[in-house]
Amino acid sequence: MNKKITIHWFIQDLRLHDNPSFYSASEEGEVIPIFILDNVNTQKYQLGSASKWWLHYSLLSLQKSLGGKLNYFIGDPKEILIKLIDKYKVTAVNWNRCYEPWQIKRDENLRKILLEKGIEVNTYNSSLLWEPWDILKSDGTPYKVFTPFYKNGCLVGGISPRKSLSKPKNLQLIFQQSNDNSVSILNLLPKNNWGKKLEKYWKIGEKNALDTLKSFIESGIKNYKEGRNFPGENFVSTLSPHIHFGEISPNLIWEKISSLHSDENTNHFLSELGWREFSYYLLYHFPHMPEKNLQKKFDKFSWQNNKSYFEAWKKGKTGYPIVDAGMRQLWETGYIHNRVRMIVGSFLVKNLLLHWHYGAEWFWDCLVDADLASNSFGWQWIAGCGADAAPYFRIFNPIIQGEKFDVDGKYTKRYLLELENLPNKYLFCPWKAPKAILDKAGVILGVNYPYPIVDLKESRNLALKAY
DNA sequence: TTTTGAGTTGTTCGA
DNA sequence: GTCGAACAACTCAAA
Repeated sequence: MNKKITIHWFIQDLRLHDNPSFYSASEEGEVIPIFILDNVNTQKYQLGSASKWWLHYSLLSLQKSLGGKLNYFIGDPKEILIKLIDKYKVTAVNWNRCYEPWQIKRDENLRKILLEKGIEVNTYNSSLLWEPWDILKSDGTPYKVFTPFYKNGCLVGGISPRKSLSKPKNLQLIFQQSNDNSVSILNLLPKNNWGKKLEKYWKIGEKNALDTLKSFIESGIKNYKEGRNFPGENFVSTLSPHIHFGEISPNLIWEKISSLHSDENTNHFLSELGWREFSYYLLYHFPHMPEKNLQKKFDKFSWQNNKSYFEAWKKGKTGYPIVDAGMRQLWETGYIHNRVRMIVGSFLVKNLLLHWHYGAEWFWDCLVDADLASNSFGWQWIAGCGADAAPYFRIFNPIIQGEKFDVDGKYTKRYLLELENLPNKYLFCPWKAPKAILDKAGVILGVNYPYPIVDLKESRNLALKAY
């Protein structure tokens, strides 16, 4: 009998453990492990700068776990796969499915072509706990509200999430020797020094993803439900970029958290994984979610689209410290704490009256965890035009939010050094501080920290009226 | 088919 | 200072 040669195509599953496609390929014989940077089918969803940076290091880490035998390609997967199949007499092509609409389309087409060539095609689910097509209401249509989706659809009605797998035991890997077989051909690192800065904040790759989960279980989860609201503290998992690139699977996380003593903290964290599922679920059933308002009546909304407001927002120079701290955290670290994402999002949409697309695009470029499903869902939610969105009158007040969730000012002062010496009483509204206090703190409004670019009350009423 | 209750994360105002 | 109502009306899910 001829031995079996399988291509395992790594896409957003950059790990060896709990990798159903890689596991089964390895069980059956020799494997050609490949990564393809697809710059042909992506259309407008080319990776953002922060994502590319992360991907570069994640690939290096994966390459190391594979003993240096990861094969790199750039171009159209169809052509690359066909060349490889012919060259190595490949029997089967395996991959773990991705759920972005453009990937679904590409992969359906690819599967057809490979099957016609007589090649075995095996695809697996390695990134979702529940398949979007399995969870439906009794009338056969998709859910649009989170709670019934999660409770009735997933927890009660759904199939239990797949159990995680170990690393495959015997690896027989085929590596294509050539000069340009290195991650550098993908050209992922930014030309400027922006990437350098990010290095301080992240440890990338499969092992670090597992370590991050471990330390979250040891500390953050114990006060997750309350603590997750405080951006200055470490109660959130920061697993999102690891999950996005598949350095760790939601299944393993689900399994580990479920095995802990069940309480309000573990349940709340599991429901956050449920929210991630819900974003993918909606993206699957409503593939235009990244572009179009899920509620059509918002199409008529009169956005202001003032470019100078957008510039100020991006740079963290709106004059509202909690907003600015968030935007500078994004620039500095490639990440924003979830509570602050809502604050800066609400501010962009409901105080600056900018279209949520602006915010989504900036996040897409800057976030190391940029994810089409979560990002478009999140922005639609905060804008109020999503399936199960915030009511129009839910407009975050950046002063109150700061006072409430950054009580000691630790978070805000970490990113706004110019306000370091301002007493907490005025930290979230420096323009209200008496001159003597500003002087003493070395804050000169309009010089080293901006005046507020919009009036809260006024812009809030403007938004309410527009809604 | 009709009815009923609910819908992640908020703020403001006035008693 | 605290508390409840109002901020609108609609859509969704399930009985």
